[in-house]
Amino acid sequence: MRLTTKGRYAVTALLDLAIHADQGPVNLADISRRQGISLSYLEQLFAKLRRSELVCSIRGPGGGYRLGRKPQSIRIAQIIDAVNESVDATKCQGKGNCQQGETCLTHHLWQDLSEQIHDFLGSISLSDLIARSEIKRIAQQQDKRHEMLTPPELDGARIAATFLQ
Amino acid sequence: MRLTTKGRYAVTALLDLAIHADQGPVNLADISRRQGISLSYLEQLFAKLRRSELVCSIRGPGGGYRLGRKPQSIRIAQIIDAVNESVDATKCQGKGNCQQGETCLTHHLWQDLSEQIHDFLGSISLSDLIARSEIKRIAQQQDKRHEMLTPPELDGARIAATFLQ
DNA sequence: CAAAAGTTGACTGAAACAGTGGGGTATCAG
DNA sequence: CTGATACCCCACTGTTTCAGTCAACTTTTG
Ligand code: FES
Ligand code: FES
Repeated sequence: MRLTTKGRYAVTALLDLAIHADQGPVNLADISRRQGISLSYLEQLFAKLRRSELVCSIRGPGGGYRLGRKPQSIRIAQIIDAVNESVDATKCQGKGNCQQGETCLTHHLWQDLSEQIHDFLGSISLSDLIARSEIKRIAQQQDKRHEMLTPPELDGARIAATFLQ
Repeated sequence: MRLTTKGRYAVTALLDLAIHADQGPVNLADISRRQGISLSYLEQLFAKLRRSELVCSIRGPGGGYRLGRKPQSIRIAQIIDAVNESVDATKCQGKGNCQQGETCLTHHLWQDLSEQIHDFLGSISLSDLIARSEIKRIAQQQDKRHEMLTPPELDGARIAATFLQ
């Protein structure tokens, strides 16, 4: 089992996407700025998310990504499965044969743990996360800090400042 | 968060140790044979387990390792903590500052998950595992397969066969 | 058409994992 | 005393994954 930045980034990005869904398609450059994730790395992750049909893409100017389904039916476990190999904690991938074809002493323990984690992450949907008050607050601060590039007229100096940090 | 062979091996080895505790100190070579874990690798793991006082060692011929405490009070979470860095699932190690000092969108989710895993692994002790019927059965088969080198008189040819597989 | 966006693939440095090897040192049986 | 047995310690290595970069596409809109 492994849970690293990869899975965390994927969930963060999808949550950002869900929060800004009402403003039309969201492009990766915005997510990259707001969440501090490398743009190229995001592209890799979204390629996998698209293959799992968790998001769909709209190409061309004004395009971006949209959620593939309703936020209520997107579970955290599915997001992690899409980018990571799985949250399985056993060595044998549940086959029970990691010791020369025999079941090892601790197989059942890891199987129970896997089930526990999967149930937990499977019980939480994107909309559950959006509903949490702390998350709303954090998202607003992030929007404010990056000054909403879409609604007002774009200001060249300000964009340059954003890119050059 | 990561849960790999390292933590699994540590739990497996300690469980083997607990099962064979009634026959005096258990040496690593026996654990290595029974559980199919590299001897040198086991030594590294036991160095850490000893530092955490989960086991104590007896040197010299007839020596080996013994549990540092009663099996009831050794929790799986402690074993994994001893060899692995931790089962924390957050990026910030619980500090809430992984985005340039600010709390990231998904911090609370990972914190909840960490707590969930820690509670689960912290609620299970070595003696809980020993009590499970499947584990008793598997341990008996392992003992049988490796022919109990201690009780009967040692047979040169048989030992050679074991070493040469 | 040109610019904005997504799409794809190859590539990289760093870290961790899983394991090997070789030299120790304490202890006990004979 | 001596040598075998076991733990102890440290340096090293091949492989994999992560996290990220770079460059060259294609599609779509204004
Ligand atoms: S983890 Fe499944 S048999 Fe060992
Ligand atoms: S995981 Fe704690 S702040 Fe991001």
